[in-house]
Amino acid sequence: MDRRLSDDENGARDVSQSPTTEPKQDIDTVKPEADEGIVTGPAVPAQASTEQLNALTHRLLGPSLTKSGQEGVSQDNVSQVILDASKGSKFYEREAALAAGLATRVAALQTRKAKLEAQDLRVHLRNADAFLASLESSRDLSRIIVHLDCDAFYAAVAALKDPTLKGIPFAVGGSVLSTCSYEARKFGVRSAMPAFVARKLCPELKLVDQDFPSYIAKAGEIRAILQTYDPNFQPAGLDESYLDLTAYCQDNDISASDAVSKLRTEVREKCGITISAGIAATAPLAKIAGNVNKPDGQFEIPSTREAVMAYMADLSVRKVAGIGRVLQCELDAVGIRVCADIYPQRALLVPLFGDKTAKFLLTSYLGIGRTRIAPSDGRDRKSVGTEGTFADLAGAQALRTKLRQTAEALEEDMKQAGVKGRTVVLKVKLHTFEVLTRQVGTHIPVWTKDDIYRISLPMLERLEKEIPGLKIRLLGLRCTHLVEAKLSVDKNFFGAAKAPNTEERFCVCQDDQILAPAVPPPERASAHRAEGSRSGVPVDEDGWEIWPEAEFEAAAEQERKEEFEELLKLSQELEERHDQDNGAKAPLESSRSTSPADDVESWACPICNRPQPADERALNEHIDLCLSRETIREVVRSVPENKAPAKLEKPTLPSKQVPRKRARPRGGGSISKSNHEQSNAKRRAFFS
DNA sequence: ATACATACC
DNA sequence: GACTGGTATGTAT
Repeated sequence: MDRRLSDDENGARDVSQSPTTEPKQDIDTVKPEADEGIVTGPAVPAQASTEQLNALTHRLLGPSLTKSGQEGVSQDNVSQVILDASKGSKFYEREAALAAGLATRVAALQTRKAKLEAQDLRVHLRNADAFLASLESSRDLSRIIVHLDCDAFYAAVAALKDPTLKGIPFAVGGSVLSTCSYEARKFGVRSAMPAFVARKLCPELKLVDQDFPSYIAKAGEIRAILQTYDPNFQPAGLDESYLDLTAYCQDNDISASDAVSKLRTEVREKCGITISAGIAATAPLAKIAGNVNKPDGQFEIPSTREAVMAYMADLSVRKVAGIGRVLQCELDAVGIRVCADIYPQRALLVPLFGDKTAKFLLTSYLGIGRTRIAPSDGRDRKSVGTEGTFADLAGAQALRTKLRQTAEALEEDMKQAGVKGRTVVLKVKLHTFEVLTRQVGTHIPVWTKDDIYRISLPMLERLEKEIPGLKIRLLGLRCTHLVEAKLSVDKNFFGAAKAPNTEERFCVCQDDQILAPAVPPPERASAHRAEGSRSGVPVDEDGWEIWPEAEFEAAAEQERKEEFEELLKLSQELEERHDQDNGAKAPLESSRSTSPADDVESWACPICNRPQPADERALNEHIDLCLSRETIREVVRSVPENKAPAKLEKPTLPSKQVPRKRARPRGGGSISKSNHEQSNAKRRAFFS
């Protein structure tokens, strides 16, 4: 599915009331579930085509139904127009196929649910309750987190440049709209809508092109202001940011809501952009709150446990960032429509939706989430890719040309990002809109167009073979498993901007050998030659020459490095947990048996089962590393929260432990005291 | 590890 | 007639 638990958001938004404090009805007009209720009827097992049509309509309506500006728009009429516009197209057929797949999954979910309910669910129930309790004990209500979102940002910037756009329905984008003015939204026009559909809804709709330089410039102006409120704020795209105003409010003796009013006024007056803001104790809650009084408004979710729980209770799960149309549908099928519905189903969540999604849902139910705001350090990018849509394309030559162009574009992006990749992914969208991907790993990180092309061509050939007459409307390439490019020959030490053409660059990617087989035989190492001529001696990232015999070592070194990094990451995770930053990382289940295999006959690591160099010393080293890694994993698994061991040492055999938490929430209310110490601040917040 | 699907801006 | 692009991530296999 998608990110959900990850590190990011999760929360909800919209209506609802909080007993203890204010939030009553919001301006967002619509009722909690009313605004994006599942069109599909609840629990009936796949009821013929009416239901499927409804599900399809739901899909076609697009992802932005939750967005503001749709109040008072006749959704029935809009749906009809969209349906009419789409019917019979390939796009429509593809959507219908996806909708059918969803219907199947939903039916399966319901079957599985019925089966589960006849079983003994005590273990799952206990696990869920333990997880909830550990989350609860990590709740931190002490921060003032603000989410800012510029209203129709691209459109607003466009209107600043061209005042004749003010007050009229217009949209930014090409064949698909990026965003549109609020006047346009009154017609049912939305972002992500194809332009031709938008025109049917609003014939006078004016279209303007995107202008990224302007957006970037304006975003810069705004950020300069935000910085004075929180120097450590976190941009989230061009038009959104998270701030932690705890210090600002304290230092200036000002309330959160006054501070945010002031900030919004300042941005409006200095930049001409209106902003909507959400104020809450966590990032996901702030994001939800920000959608309440949009546009040009703000909303605060009070930072008491009661207010948060009450707010979440009536909230449509769809309002939670990370729950999209599909998961909403699946949840609906098991009786979960608002966040309060999550609790009674808690024992079923893991078996029905998997571990991550289950944790995510429980976290959302409690209204718990990230409280630490920090700009991304730029090193966290995980992939770089490029793709393009074009008129249907077929034929070996045309496809290769397109592939080469794409590889060239990707090289540019890789250069820009300063990274190389160890995996290349080819993506293709057939003329039918079906999407296919193929990927391969490489031993040596790549980034040049030639390497990328050579690696991706066999994937394309594979597709051509699988699908005779391959006809596509999109082709994309992406590199993952990124490695920092550091200093390399092209950015050489002497500043001579010489960009060696790939021919003279070291490239293991000349033949089939580049492709990392699933299980590379260790002997293969010295088998192939770097074909670098004298003038093109192989060079590694640091500018050192690589001798052919060293290739395997380089790859092995890379692997060791990564393993070490994983170790590091795991240790950090422990620390984080210790910080109680985000209880969502606590284990829900301590299952997973990891008894090392006894069988070491080949050169495969008995722990991770990955092939290892045919070198006893190296193998032993690897096994040690693997064991310690496994140990850390176990510790991470078995220490729900602030009990991280002060120090990790000598690898020991993995030992299994069971979460110790026993505290359980009572009917979504308070929980019994945990036997863990908590900081006073948190304790106070929690029991306030 | 690979493929596919979902999600968000 | 016409339905994006970039990145992340969850799940199944």
